[in-house]
Amino acid sequence: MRNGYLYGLFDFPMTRIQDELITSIQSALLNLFQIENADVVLQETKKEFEGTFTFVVFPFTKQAGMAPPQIAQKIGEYVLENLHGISKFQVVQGFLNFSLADIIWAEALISLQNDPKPYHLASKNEKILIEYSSPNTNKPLHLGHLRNNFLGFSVAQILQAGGYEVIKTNLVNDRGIHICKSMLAYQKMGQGETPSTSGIKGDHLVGKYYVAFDKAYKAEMEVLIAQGVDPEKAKSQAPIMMEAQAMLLAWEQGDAEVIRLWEMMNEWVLSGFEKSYAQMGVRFDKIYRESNTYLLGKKIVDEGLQSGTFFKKEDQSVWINLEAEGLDEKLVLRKDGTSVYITQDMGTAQLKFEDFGAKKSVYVVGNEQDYHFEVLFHILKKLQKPYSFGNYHLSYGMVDLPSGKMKSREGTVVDADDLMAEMVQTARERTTELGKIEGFSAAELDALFNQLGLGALKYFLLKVDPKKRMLFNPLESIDFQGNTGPFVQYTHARICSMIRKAKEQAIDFQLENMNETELIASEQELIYLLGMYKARIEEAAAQYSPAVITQYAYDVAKQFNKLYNEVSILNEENAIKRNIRLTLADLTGKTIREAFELLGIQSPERM
RNA sequence: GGUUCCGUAGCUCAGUUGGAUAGAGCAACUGCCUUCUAAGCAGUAGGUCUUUGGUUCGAAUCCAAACGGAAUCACCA
Repeated sequence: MRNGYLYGLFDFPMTRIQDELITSIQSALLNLFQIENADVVLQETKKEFEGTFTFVVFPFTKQAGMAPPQIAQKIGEYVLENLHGISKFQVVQGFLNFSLADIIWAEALISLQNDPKPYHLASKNEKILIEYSSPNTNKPLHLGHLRNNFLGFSVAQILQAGGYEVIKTNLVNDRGIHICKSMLAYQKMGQGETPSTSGIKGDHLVGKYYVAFDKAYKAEMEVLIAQGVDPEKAKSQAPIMMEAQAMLLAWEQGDAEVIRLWEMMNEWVLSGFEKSYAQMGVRFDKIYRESNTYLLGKKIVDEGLQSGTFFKKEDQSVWINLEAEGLDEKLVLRKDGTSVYITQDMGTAQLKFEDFGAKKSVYVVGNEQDYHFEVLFHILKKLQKPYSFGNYHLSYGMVDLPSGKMKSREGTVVDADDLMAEMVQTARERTTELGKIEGFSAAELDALFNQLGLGALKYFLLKVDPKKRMLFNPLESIDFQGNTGPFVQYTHARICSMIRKAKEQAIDFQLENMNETELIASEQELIYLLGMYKARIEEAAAQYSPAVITQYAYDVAKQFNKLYNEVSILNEENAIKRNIRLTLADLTGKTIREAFELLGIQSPERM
């Protein structure tokens, strides 16, 4: 049960009444029961009871020396008499429920409408850098990457709305042994095919050879094992693996032919990724490439060696001892002098700081790398880097299939491009079936199907708490009804339609003389929710969680639809009531649009 | 085996400093389109919150143990 504390809006009437209510209850406890400095916390009143704020009196029974309902009754009477904004109270066991006076609701609505900066928190005057996506250039993107990209983009949007200056970065892992694997397989089996000769999107073409390498590698291992070689040794002794390692060394030494192959294949992959990113709707301020940062990483290793933070073993490999931190020894440079994953991360961290000077840095990377980031952050601290204290690993859960984890090498993945295309196609079918698309041009229809399909997909992936692993069943299509993106989009379109009609009828829905107007519960609840917007942004930013926003957007849409079905809005005969409702509808539509903006989801005006 | 995380309705998920009869959506069933978009609304049914102990006026929530699952402990990234 949340405590229901609204904030964010300066002088928001509901925030004020909430504070006043707390003070009044404290005063009641003092005057009636001689309880000093009571820690009074209010909660939202549960839906099935009348009221807005609830005070739980159980904790005070001993001190008050009275049964809970009697305490509640006495406090209720005291507050009712002393606080104008409270219109009534009800006691249910030890729960004291307060209802707010109509004037408070009226003031709250007016305040919402007049807020000059309704959808952003005050600037925190702080830069925060967020790294997400971070693909490997040896295979196409899959469903796991979609979660990463949507999450990273959304968290960036949320932090921005939360008052930070946000820099979005992408670290492309474009070098390393895994890249050499697809290069080598292509060299052996590619027969010169290219994206244009094969008609295969570049990233998919390269991915094909990554899978081919793994297949050949496994075959060779089997042969070795059949010859009696120890399976562990077979892993490193398979000829094709040794060739890949040789290729990596050649790459680091600048071998012209290897570099040329690498550049060509990376180009294929990256142009493929660009198309995928465009379809996802994600953007970056700066793209880093591991091939440009690993040397800086090596330099940092040298520095660390000199300062004694790192040490060298007999075989020339370089390590750090993190046993004092509760971890173990960790390799930072191979014996052959080539860099490992964490080497380049040190370089990238340094480069980012030089480029932007942000003290805070968020890494959106799956929870399978928890240990890696723990190590990295410890290393940066031991190196006494100025950017070593604001690091946060946004560790999100894997997307699992019913059969278990997705594995690129084994081909058990849901491809990102395919899935997005399927979602758009499903949107097309659903929308066509419903037949509400008269007057749309072909281009408008395509845009709509994209917005709906991607909206459904993004919402589906973002509504789950990022930290938790989630399940995707390819056999069950993602819903367009219920707690989904299209449901919220639909509510938005419905509101837009109504506002359009109001304008056509030249209705100017100004709020005047509404002070004595009694609002029904559904209207009050909607005002309450709209007043929570900034609090939710703050919460989502603090938790790095778009799920907070999806839940909020759903609550708002749900509440509006409830109101929509209960009363007439545009057709309400009482002009004051009609204007109140149109104002509410208008604010609801804008709030949904803004909230969805934070999720990277577009809100169509018609659908 | 060590470390970390998780176990809530048939399925997918909410449930933030402990509070009322544990909530949504999907799937099932019942109603509601001569009025503002039915991708909607209202309702029925569905639960030993994995189990057992403990703390407390009160536990899905905190503590301990057991059981079940996942990740990680690479000179892969």
